Parts: sequence; C-alpha cells; structure tokens
Amino acid sequence: MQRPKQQLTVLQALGAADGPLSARELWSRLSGTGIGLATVYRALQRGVDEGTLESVEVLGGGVRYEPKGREHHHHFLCSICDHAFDLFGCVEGLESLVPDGFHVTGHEVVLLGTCDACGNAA
Amino acid sequence: MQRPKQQLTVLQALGAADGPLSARELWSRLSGTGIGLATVYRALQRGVDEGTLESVEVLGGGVRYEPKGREHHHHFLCSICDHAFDLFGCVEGLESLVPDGFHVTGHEVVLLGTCDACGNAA
DNA sequence: CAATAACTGATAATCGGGTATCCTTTATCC
DNA sequence: GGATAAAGGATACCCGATTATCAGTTATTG
Repeated sequence: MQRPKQQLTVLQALGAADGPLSARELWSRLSGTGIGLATVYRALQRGVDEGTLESVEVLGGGVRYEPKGREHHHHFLCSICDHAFDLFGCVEGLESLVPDGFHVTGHEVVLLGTCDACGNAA
Repeated sequence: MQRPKQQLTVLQALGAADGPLSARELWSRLSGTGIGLATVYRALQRGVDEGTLESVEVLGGGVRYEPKGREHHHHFLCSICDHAFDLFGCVEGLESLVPDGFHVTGHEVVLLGTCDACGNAA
C-alpha cells in the first residue's frame, strides 16, 4: 500500500472546494463514502506534515484547511451558512497602519456578509 | 450593592489595555488582586449584555473583548507574545474583491508579525 | 497462501474554554 | 446589629474539537 485510497479521496474533496474547509465540513461532504472522521483528521494531518496542505484560521469556525501553494488570497465568510469562500486579490497600504518598531510578516483579511446563495434565499 | 467592585476592576483593566484581551489574559493581569477567573467571565458577560463591551475574534487565541464604541480599527497580532494590539486606520478597496451576488457587511484585518518589545528582545 | 505492515472506522480518552454550583463574604436596608 | 440579597472565589462540570486506541480489513512481499 503506497497511497491510502481513502485519504486521497479526502484530499481530492478538499482540493475541489471553493474555500478552506474544517475537518467536519470536509467529513460531511464525504458522507456518502463511509469514510470516518478519524480518517479525515489523519489525511489532513498528513497533508500538513507533507507540506501539501496548510491550516488557516478564518473567524468563527476554528481551523480550516486548504491546499498549499495557491496564490496569495483571502476569504469571505458568509454569516448565514458559515461557509468560507476564497477571494482572489488583495489590498495595499496595510503596513502603514502599524506603529514604529513593529515588524509585519503577514496579514489576514476576512470579509463578512452573505454569499450569493444565502443572499438570494433570504 | 449597586456596582460590583471586583467587576469594575476587571472592566477598568480591560479599558486600560492597548488591545483586546481574552478572559485569561485579563485574569493574568489581575493576578495581584485575588479576583477569580469566574468573576472575570462574569464581568465580561455582563459588559456584553449591557452593551459596553464587545467580543472580537483575532486569529489564534479565541475570543477577546474590548470596550465598545471605539472607532473602526483593526489589530496586530504578535507571533511571539501572542498579544493583540489595536491599530488605527483602515484600508480601501475591500469590497471589490468579492464576486457578484455577495453582499459585504463588514471586514476584519489582522496584521501579523512581531511587536516592538519582542522584536527588540529577539 | 502466510506473514507482515499499513490503513480504516468506531469510539474512548483527552484537552481547553466557558459555565454552573456551592458556600462564604460583603453590602444594603430597616 | 440582624435579615436579606448580591457578589465573589474555588472548583466541578459541560461541551465541542481533536487525538489515541483497538480490533478488523486490505495490501504487499515472498
């Protein structure tokens, strides 16, 4: 056995998502497969260890995972369905906000609101 | 008894901070007073109920609290001391990042790096 | 096929944040 | 001062997320 089949299924599901997923979100998308929650965690952990995944923290909902190596991007969090969507593009001028002596190594931006589906359903 | 004295102490400590604090951070700043962790939670809960506090979520470290009514601002999270600092000012152009059909109601920006004290100590 | 090792699903155990409870202390009111 | 009510500290408890364990299954190798 060289590649855990179930774990490949997990990683493919994550790669196909339109944003980062938590372990449970990912698990629920695999509900038809019989794959257990423990295997989802194992696949995620392994992906992070191997460097193919990274964990991201979007507000509200704990840790989510996404494939590593995507372009710099941020996220949109729908306040209704609680799903996080990838957003491409970024903004300028962030470094100017920090006081003297502070060193900036990165930034996170999260936009909040309602997604297309939820906005139309409301 | 009209105003819980201990709770006042808690809220004053929060108001004096240079950024939002978690319940435990706040508690550790009160370690000399003998105030219990439960009282810190009670004061925070009551502040939120009364509308004088609001909870904010900065990455890594769960929920933190800050006095409500401050100007729109964001936060800087030091990766060494894990303290969150208030940053004043904001950035433009965020709404342009979202796809059609998405409705933006707010945003959060967190800058990551090292604060003045930690950067100098390194 | 036998022996071995990796993988899996179910679930028990763990962990940390937050809350509820218990009893003591402090304040208020007469 | 004494009765009553709110507040406080310590800590047991709860709850959701994650990890560890275990027994069964599937590959691999020879």
